Amino acid sequence: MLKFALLGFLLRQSMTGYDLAAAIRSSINFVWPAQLSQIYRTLGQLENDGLVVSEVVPQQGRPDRRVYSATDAGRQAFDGWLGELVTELDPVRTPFLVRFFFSGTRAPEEMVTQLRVLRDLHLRQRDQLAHELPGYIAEFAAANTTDDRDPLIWDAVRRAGEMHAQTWLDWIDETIARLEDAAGKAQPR
Amino acid sequence: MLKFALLGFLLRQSMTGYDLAAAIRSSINFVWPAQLSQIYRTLGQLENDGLVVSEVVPQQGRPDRRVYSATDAGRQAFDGWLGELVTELDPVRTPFLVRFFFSGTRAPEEMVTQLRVLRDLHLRQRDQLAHELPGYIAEFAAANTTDDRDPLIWDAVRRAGEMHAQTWLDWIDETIARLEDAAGKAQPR
DNA sequence: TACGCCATGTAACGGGTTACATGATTCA
DNA sequence: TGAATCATGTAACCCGTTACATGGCGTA
Repeated sequence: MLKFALLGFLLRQSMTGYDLAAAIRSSINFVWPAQLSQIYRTLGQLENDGLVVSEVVPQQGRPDRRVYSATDAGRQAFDGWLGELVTELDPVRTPFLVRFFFSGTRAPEEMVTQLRVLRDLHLRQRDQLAHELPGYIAEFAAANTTDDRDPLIWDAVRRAGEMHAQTWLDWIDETIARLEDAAGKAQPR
Repeated sequence: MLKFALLGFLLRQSMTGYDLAAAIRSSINFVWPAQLSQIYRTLGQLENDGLVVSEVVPQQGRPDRRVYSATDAGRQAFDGWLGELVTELDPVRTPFLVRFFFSGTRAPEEMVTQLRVLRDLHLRQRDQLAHELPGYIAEFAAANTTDDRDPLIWDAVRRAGEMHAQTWLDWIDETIARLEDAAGKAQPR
């Protein structure tokens, strides 16, 4: 997966592994984060497969830059991937919900505390996606001379994140209410 | 992660790897699916670590059953895990959104077609979570003599899935509208 | 003086996925 | 007759995570 993301960025603009990490951070980080170590390794694989080539650009006072560019083969691989119609849902692994599923033996107050902590995190996430990410995206769009439709699409991706964060907030509120309601009925007054 | 889920099931009732696969399918499958091969391997690890023990129960006409039970050490490990307060959001990797992010070069109709296919899948998913899963959960609850709070909790987990599926539907509708709106403005009439 | 940025990687580990292998019973 | 169910596993692979290693420059 990361392979195609890197290819996608490199097709717009040649850059280093370090730059790619920054590009990811200011765009798809919330749907596909990546460590530098993995980026470097994946670039090595792409180069082995002939989908990218690299050129070392000497620098003084700091490490030389290794600038990667996508090849024709890289563009073909990327276009092939983009062209695939997705006909199955990817399983969404949600560790917290597994944990929650087994929490029946825990004190209800403990569960509510946990939910409030998560609420904070999702709230921050939602606000970041709603207020900070648009700025990053605008910068990114300005830096990458882009297609007309890109800003719309990037904003749609951002919206998906925002909406899901909001859904978590709604779910948490609903769930806390149900837990408190059940606790109230168990020991009335 | 699977390790703890297996432990969680085994603490309620001893069973085989095959049974565990069925238990997962009728409960947390949509947040944490697992292949049989992985279940067997993980059970092996758990047994190595002394968190479960197994006993072979001979059968005729079919393979012997290897029934696993959680040990005291298993219960302690599980309780320790359950007791941890989660203070960070797990990154949610969404391959489709990565793909979508890079789709600016694709024909808008192609994107809309893709979104409609996904809409169908999420709709089916939502309906399963809203209508079929409650039945499975009820069966599962009946089979496992349970704590009072379990049904509420299990239903909350189910609700999370349902709400997120609904959010996908909303996002897709919104996104199709925006794409069509943009296409309409690009070539008016 | 200390921290963050720039810039490169390697190595080991963990855990989820896919493929392979076997075989009787039951039900449509 | 053929597909689904019961029931066990092994082996290889892929890829994301974590830890380790290095080091100058600019800024607070």
